[in-house]
Amino acid sequence: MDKKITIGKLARLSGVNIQTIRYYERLGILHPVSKTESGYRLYEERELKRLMFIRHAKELGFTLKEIGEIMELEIFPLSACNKVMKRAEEKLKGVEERLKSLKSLREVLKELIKTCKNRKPLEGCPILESLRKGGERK
Amino acid sequence: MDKKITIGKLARLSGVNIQTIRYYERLGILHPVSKTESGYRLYEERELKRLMFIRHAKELGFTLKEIGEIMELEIFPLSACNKVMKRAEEKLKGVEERLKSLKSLREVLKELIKTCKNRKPLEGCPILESLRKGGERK
DNA sequence: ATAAACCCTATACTATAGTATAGAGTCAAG
DNA sequence: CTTGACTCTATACTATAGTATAGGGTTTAT
Repeated sequence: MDKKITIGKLARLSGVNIQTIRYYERLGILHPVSKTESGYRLYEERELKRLMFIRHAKELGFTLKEIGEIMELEIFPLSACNKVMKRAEEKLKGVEERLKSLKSLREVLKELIKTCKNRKPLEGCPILESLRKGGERK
Repeated sequence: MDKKITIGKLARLSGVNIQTIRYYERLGILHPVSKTESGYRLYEERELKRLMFIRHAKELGFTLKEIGEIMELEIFPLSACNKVMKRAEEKLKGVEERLKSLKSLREVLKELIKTCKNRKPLEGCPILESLRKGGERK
């Protein structure tokens, strides 16, 4: 049950580009379990999971650097949780902020589009006008 | 009232780095009105406004390339509005999508943190566990 | 008249997240 | 035993949005 697979298979199974897998290795966040005599990288189930972990965490908005740091924490399971939780809390804060500014951005855009639709034929574009003035929103 | 200012003054007035202003010029989105005999860039009020336009549109999530395209449309005021509005609508759609995924991300993070706080001392970190499984959310 | 402050161009470097290519070696099937 | 698929390393390139530096020339104030 410790079936070893080559990088191409890992790429196909994960849907991640071969170069990207090697790039992750360069970054130090995904290593092959072993290599053949001829230097071929060999992976196991564990690496596939790790790779999915990386993609998943990326989806959650973590950078590859952060993901690497989180996965390092895994090595010390008892002390890790608090650190990971702290990181998740920071991330949450960042997410809430981005949410807020995206919401206000949405309102601005909606407003602009609405104004735009109501404009009289010979008036200038209200979106451009608004951008020209700009910078009043928080 | 057509007071010409140098790049340093423009930088100070706008809060934008001198190199960045020159970079914008390289990208073709902000040009000086003229140059002195010695080659110093000279700007007027209009360029300060244009620069503010750029920063403002960037805040709204437009890329510099998009901003350049939008500002090009300015030259043809009558045909521009519809194009700009289309762009704004596309932007809005993207924003709504980002909002949705950020919201679900927020929920995941909140859940993770909550579970983490309730964990029993010798259990593994639930955040790590969850990331390990990963990928179930839409 | 000279020093400080300012400006110029050109080039290189940063970060993030990859993708692409060249040139060579390896493995499996017919 | 050769061909095609696969892999290797190393390097270069992509995009986005800048920042930094070298080596000059210019302007301004004392």
